[in-house]
Amino acid sequence: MSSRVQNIRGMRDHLPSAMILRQYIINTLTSVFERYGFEPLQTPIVEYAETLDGKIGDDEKLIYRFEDHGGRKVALRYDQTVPLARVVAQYQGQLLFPWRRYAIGQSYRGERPGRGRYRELWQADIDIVGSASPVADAEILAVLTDALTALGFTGFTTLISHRQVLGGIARVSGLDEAAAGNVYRAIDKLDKIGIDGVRNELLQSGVAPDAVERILALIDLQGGADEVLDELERRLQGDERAQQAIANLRAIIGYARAMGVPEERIVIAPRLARGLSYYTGAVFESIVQNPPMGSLLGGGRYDELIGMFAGRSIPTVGLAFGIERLHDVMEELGMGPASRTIAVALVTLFNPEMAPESLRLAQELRQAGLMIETTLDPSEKLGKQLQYADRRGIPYALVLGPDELARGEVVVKHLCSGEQRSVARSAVAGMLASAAESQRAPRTANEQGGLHERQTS
RNA sequence: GUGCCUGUAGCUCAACGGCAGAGCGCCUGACUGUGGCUCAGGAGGUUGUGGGUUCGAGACCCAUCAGGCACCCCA
Repeated sequence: MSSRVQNIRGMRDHLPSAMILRQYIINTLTSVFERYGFEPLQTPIVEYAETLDGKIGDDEKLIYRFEDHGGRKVALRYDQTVPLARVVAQYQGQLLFPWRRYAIGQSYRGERPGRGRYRELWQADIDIVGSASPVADAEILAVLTDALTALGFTGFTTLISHRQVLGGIARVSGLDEAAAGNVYRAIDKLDKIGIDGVRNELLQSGVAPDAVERILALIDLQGGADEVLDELERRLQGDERAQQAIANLRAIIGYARAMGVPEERIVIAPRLARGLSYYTGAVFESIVQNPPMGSLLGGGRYDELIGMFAGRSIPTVGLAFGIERLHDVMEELGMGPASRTIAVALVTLFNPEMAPESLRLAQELRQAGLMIETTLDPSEKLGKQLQYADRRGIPYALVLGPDELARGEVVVKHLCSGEQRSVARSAVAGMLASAAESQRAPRTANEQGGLHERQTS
């Protein structure tokens, strides 16, 4: 047993350079959510185990459970959807429906950690509670499209399906409800293992060969959204629930188009199963091909979950952005803010005599709204101070020596290029403000390579 | 939870069962108002941890912890 200091497996520490990216992600998502009128909600990380039980399906064994000091059985939340359902039930009288809320926080899953999988994971949830309208589903699609675009993603795809399309596929293939679970899991892997892989898995799980071929033909439909829906409608004829689901998807996509969701972002994917058992209607998830990272977000309509707490059915649609995956992908692609530090400039201390004047300069700039760091040791050599600023990635260093003070100027040195100018002290703040602006401009997925590299030559 | 692979300096990695090393990074100086380049010097290790085999273990065996990949599943 090691006594080394160590964080818990599958739970990450985020040092400042990573946190700058995470906060950028969270701030960007928040501003998009609020643009649609979503309101913030925060709930505890710990819930009564009973609240979580029986809501999410097979993955229940992944819930972290323990007893509190009074012997009560409690659990760490597995997602932010079940707590939302609890809140809606508990405060029904105070809430006005439809209610749009967002929640950004961590959940816990006792999985084996791997790429894109952690035991502590942050998610940004949005849900529209109390509306069965396809406009609500469409709005969720519009928000996720805006949000991923605002973060700088340019090549994502949102897969859309419906629980009753999947159910229809199972029913017209002659499968009973018990066998269907295995079938859903197998066909959900289509992108990963290919059509032959799915065929093998279905055959191995005991599905009749002719049923397998019917299923494969349905889940492998290619083409635009309308085209695929037409084909599904034809092939699932006679299954009333599937027909209603297809009509529902047509309505959702129609409204989403009206809200400006681009055609090429949307793919009707009958194979999409999604793990959580509480979904009842449309389901969706967004993926990027490069780098491979599973889904960046996932969600759907769950009209009955809240009813398990509230005693009456309250139709709801929502989704969760996976902050961990957004973070990892954006990190890999060099997306997000170009700057990896907070400070825009280091105010150097020229020598012990000049230090108070430099500290006054720093305060002037802070009061102008700039993020300014100063050297702490007044006797440190100027060279060391510049080296510190450069290594921290602080874009500018300011030098205020006796000569500058006499002229009422400050030397502003740009560390990447090495260029420096002596400028009027009153002009420094304006100069740094515009520099800070461009430093914070985010890079998109397309711009990777080039912009990000520090110019060291 | 299952299987496979990997843990050596801050980082990337060497070292046949036989004296623990290199590159990069770091520190000091050459450089008394300016970082990066160059040169000279220097520091830095309980080889993840615990046990075992052996005259001798970084290497072999067992356990354990951590990381990666594939399952399972998911954000």
